[in-house]
Amino acid sequence: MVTDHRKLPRRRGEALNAAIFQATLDELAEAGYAGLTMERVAERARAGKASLYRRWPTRIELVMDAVYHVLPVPSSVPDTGSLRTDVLAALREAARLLSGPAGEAMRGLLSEALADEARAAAFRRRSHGLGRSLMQEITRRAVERGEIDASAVTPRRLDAGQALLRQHFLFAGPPIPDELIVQIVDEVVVPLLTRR
Amino acid sequence: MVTDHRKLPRRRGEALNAAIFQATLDELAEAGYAGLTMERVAERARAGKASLYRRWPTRIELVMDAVYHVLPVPSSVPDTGSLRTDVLAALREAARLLSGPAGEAMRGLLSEALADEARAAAFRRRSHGLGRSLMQEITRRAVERGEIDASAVTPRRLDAGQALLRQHFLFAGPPIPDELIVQIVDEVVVPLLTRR
Amino acid sequence: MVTDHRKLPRRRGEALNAAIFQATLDELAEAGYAGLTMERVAERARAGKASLYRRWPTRIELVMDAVYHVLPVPSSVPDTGSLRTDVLAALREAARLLSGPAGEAMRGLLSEALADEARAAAFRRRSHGLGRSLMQEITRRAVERGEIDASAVTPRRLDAGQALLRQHFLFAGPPIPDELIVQIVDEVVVPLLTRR
Amino acid sequence: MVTDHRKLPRRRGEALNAAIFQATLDELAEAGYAGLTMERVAERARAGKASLYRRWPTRIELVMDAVYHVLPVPSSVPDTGSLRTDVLAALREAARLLSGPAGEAMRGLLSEALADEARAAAFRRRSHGLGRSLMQEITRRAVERGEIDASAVTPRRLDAGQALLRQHFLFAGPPIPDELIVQIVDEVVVPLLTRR
DNA sequence: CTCTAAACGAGACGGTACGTCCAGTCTTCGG
DNA sequence: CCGAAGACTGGACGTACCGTCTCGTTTAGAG
Repeated sequence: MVTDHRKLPRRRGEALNAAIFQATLDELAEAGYAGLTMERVAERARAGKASLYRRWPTRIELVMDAVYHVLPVPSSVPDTGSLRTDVLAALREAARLLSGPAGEAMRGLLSEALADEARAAAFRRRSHGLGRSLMQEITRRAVERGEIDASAVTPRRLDAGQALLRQHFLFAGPPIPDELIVQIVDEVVVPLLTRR
Repeated sequence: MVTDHRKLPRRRGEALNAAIFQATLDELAEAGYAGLTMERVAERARAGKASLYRRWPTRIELVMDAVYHVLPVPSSVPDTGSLRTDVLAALREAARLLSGPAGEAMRGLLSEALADEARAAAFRRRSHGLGRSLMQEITRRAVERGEIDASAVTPRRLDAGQALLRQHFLFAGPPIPDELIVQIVDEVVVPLLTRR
Repeated sequence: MVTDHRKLPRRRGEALNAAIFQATLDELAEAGYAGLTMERVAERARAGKASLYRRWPTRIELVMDAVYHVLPVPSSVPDTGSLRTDVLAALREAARLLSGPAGEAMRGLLSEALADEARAAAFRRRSHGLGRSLMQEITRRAVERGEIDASAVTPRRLDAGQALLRQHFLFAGPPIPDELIVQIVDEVVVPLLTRR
Repeated sequence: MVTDHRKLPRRRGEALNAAIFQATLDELAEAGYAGLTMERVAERARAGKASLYRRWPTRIELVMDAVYHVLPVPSSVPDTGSLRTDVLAALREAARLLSGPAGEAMRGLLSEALADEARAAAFRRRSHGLGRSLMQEITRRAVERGEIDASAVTPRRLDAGQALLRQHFLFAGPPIPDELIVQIVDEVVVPLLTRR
């Protein structure tokens, strides 16, 4: 960090938020979720601990906000003209996200986010719901194009690709080989949906 | 102090191991993996902390051993005569295991076990490999019976059921509804393998 | 929010001063000097902290002002016609003051007021000088009446009664038994001054 | 306690105690009682905070023990052959003690030690009782020598010298001029006791 | 009576210290 | 003489205050 905040006017509101988010992501990258402490985040952001706790009662909230602040939900659904390439693009984007701070955060949050239902819901909404709605849109288009039959689309089948991708990431860590993604698409996702 | 009024004789070796394992599982159930500390496990087992560290350098090892001690790998592969019921039985057994201490442990270990590769490998072997080899045996028999074609069997397809089951457990927690398992089998696993 | 629903009008100047003094004395009574904080005084007085600091740079000043605002120096010197009863009245009044907020304040200020000489002087002037000048007036009258000899009056002797009273209060706390005051007067103060 | 460096195991506790006491006295000298913190004492002694709190629940206890550890009650009562010189010696010794860490500690403890009666009693025993018993021994000898009359000795008169000395120290701080001590002895203590 | 500058309440800010809990190491002593 | 018990250093926890500051709002007093 370059600037010395003692000389500068005190940061408030969004400016302070941004500094804390950056410090959180830096710590996440250096120490991992398990090694991330409020103390060090505060020190790194040159902020008081109270300023952190005033905004986020636990590191769970802090990390979730920090990750999704710099990595907002990518709203653009790939539209390449065929089911296979759409799914391939979607899973590659998911793999890219997992390889960054969002992945490290997700892994750590799994063991803490389920403590109360409100947190768990927020966690699922951000990490999980994304993939589902993406696949819904992709398959909707494929049905429209006549590529697949609507009856082949079920919730479990929409989740299968994400589940395989995440299982690999969670148990083997990054990076995720592209060959794996291709296999998931060609051996699992496409066959499941194109079955007559 | 002159006399030691402790009722129990000092435990050593396996007797102490067993007490520590039990304390570990109790703490896992009460506080979860994130809330489990060596300190409390030692206190609960009426043991010194050094006795824990001498045996297990980290809580990762301790928890893995404790879980594996009471929940040894079920070596019996279901053999019901049909692919569908075999897979159903296997996933139901996996779901049962996840709903107990092994599930809580797995969730927590995800964020710590990847730190060094030796640990990660041991972790994968116990938690992950299990499902894979089970499915290999089940599909081998189905091929023998002529129920499915050998060419339909690929690593990704063998993993798909486990991945969907675990994704649900990790993000939603226990209990795992049996309806979900049936859907996974009938909409994903069986179609993938019986496709001609 | 658009409207301000506070019932009370904003206080300024003396009205605010008075409210702060009252809050200070209340906190002094509840938490003692050691437990008194600017934060709580401000909250209790429904004032901003800056309003306190604008007037009193430290809690030392605040407490001294608050105490002597409600307990102004009693200017009336007892005049009962005899040395013994004059001194008795003076010490009883001193004991009464010590048993209230002034006593609690004095006890706490001892450990902080000496930091810089200006504060120390102000502190001595208000807490200490009082007794001395009272005794000077009392003995002056006794000399005039021919009750005692002027040569018997020395600074140490004038202080002896106050010193014994305060030593008891500081080390034993309130209340101060009246019997003690009588003993101080009859066994120490009067004998010292009436010695021929 | 006399330690034997050859065989007796120098308990980790006692060596640590000594280091903590020294750090406490250093902090007392540098920052004063009001500026003394458990945090800094621990850091200075290279000890963990828990090691401090395990022994002394509050800084009151810590400071009292530390001061008492290096400044044990001087058991030798001055015996110079005359009341005046005995008292002079006793008050000079008291003044010497007050000018060191014991004085700084006493000043600070006044505002906190009275919180509960057990602490207050311990505080009085150590700081206050000392002077009283010394004076009792001195006057007992003077009575034996026929220098003074036993009927002249009362608790208040025994306390008068200490009270004047302490009042000066508490309100004016160190150093205590020797001239003051001489005045206290010649104008107050001796006249009070030698009165016929 | 209006306008403006000061005073005000509220509370966020960067910090320090609190007293507690736990990690991982090291010492003591009992079996 | 090994190993159980637990004291040790160190560090993070989440909270309370410190003294400073910014933000709007009120209010007194000058024009």
